[in-house]
Amino acid sequence: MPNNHQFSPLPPWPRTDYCGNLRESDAGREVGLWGWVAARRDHGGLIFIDLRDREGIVQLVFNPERAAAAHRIADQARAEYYLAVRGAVVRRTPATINAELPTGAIEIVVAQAQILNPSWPMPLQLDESADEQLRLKYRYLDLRRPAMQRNLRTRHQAVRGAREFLDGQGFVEIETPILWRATPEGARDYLVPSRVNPGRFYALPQSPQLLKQILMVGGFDRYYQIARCFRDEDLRANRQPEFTQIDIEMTGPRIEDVMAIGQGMMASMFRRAAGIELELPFPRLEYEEAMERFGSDKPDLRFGIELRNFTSAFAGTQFRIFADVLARNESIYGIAMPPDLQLARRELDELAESLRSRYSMGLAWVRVAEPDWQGPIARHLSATERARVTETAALKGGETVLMVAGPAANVRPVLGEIRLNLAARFNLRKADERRFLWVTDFPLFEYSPEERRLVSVNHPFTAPHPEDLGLLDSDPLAMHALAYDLVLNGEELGGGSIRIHNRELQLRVFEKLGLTRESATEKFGFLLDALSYGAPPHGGIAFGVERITMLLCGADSIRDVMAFPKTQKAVDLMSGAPSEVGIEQLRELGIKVIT
RNA sequence: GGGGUCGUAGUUCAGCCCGGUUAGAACGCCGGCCUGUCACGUCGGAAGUCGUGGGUUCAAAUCCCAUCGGCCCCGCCA
Repeated sequence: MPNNHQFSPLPPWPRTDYCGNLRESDAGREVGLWGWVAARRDHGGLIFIDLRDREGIVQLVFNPERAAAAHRIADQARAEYYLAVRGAVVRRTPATINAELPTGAIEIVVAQAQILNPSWPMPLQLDESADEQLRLKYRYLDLRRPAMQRNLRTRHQAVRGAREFLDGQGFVEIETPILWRATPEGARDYLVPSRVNPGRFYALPQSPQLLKQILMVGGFDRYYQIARCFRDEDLRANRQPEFTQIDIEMTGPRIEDVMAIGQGMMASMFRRAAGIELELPFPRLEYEEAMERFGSDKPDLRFGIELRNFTSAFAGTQFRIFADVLARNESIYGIAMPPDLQLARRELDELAESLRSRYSMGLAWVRVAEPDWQGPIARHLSATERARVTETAALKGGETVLMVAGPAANVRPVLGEIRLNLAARFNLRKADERRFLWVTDFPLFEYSPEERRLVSVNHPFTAPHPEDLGLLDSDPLAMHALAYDLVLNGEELGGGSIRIHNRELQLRVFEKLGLTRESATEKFGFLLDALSYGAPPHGGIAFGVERITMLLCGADSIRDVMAFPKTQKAVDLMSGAPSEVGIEQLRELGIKVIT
């Protein structure tokens, strides 16, 4: 490979413009450009090079008769060589205009050129077809792709929109420690050994939750942070072990005040990053209604096919299976698929089989046909029951009604999942539609069969609804939380709550979660103490930057909105992290590897 | 922890079901020709531990087992 370029740390002439910004109005100007060779077309005489930088591509023309030295450089140039060129912006003749390119009406007639750095042959193609393993290994090359450039800049604009809005509302950006302490509850912690305190560990924060509460006690009144969070859990298409939240806390808000900030900020982000004006305020739905109608606490409102509660329709039924269910005081829910969205018999059988194997649940279905209903359970349904089902689901004829029976808490999410699968199957979700939604009034606690105790639905610092305070000892599972999630198209974008600011109440909630006063004081003493010195009422919310950016970019993977993501096994393929470390490093930390 | 899927020249892929030529194509790379292309064209060339290990077989990219890695999902993610 010819490589006669001279290494020089300094550029030979200044860059006056970015390639992608040049337009017809620049014709006649002398410009200096630096960029990568995106394509090279060698005609033996003339050579064309598409030069790419962060703003886009422009065509360079090298004419051996007009600039022989520059032409020799172009002759040597290959894909992804980094070039500096100097030349004139020239209007193309009408026949040679390229309407596909923003810069296609002009080209650069190069007078001088220099190879600032050659490139080894590319280990991957810079397009969507590249294998993701290679993209991650050679991330610095992948990042040159226009799509990645665009995504990360969209992210930048979104965060900028958030900062602008919050600054305008009097919020103060404050950084909190990355080296923090391990806390019980929640996700697995990433631990960092302390050299000066052998045997002790910091934890990386899962979120700055307690720190931001304490900042309210510290008098900052309105805080925000673009905060890196760490959770040592398995990865997914939209989950990485480290991710970024826009973390917000304020003194004395009602739920509505936090929502106003949250949706105002969201509007600012969409305006900045996508030029989209959101319609405010976002609608609200209580948790219970979301579960009842959509089988989900983050419903996708872009399509209907809502759940129906058929429990009372089958009161007194002779149909054995349903009668048994009702005898156990359980429920029967279903969804009615309209005539134009019909599953084949085989698909219904597959769905039934998948429910059986995954949830040990049966699927009953009937086709609402004339003259008679069809399907395995049709003959078990009395005329009264058919009439009630028809009324409950507002049937008009031709529907297929899918029914699942069991405890409502199990049945509704399963139907919610079926609802989503049907939407995917029939392509009911419009990609360009945005349905924001606040979900409120979550339960405060739920029962964890694995741990055989109550756990917080949100987190242990969430304030109970004031009307439910009396239930703390008698019926904690019936309590509601002053918590809220922001949902867009079935995705949770953020969530928050009004916090407990009273030491005694916080202790009583800890106790409900199985933490003794002693152990709560040991693990959360700093919080309890902070609450004991005139802590103001406070509350807040946090938003997932990557999830919002994914929606803004139409990205299917969180890795496409992060500069240096990790694989599903939490490995950075570029650097090889996590790596083994030397024995001396471990000894200094008092750590012995036992695996 | 579990289920699914993919892994073949530098790259993107075909071949694998149904075992049997020298494992093909395109892009890229190297060399030649070409003064208006824009994924330029054209002629020629080099380039492969078929992810790895084991097994079955006269014979394995192809069948079987194990293992490693990428991706998707369940569990997990207050």
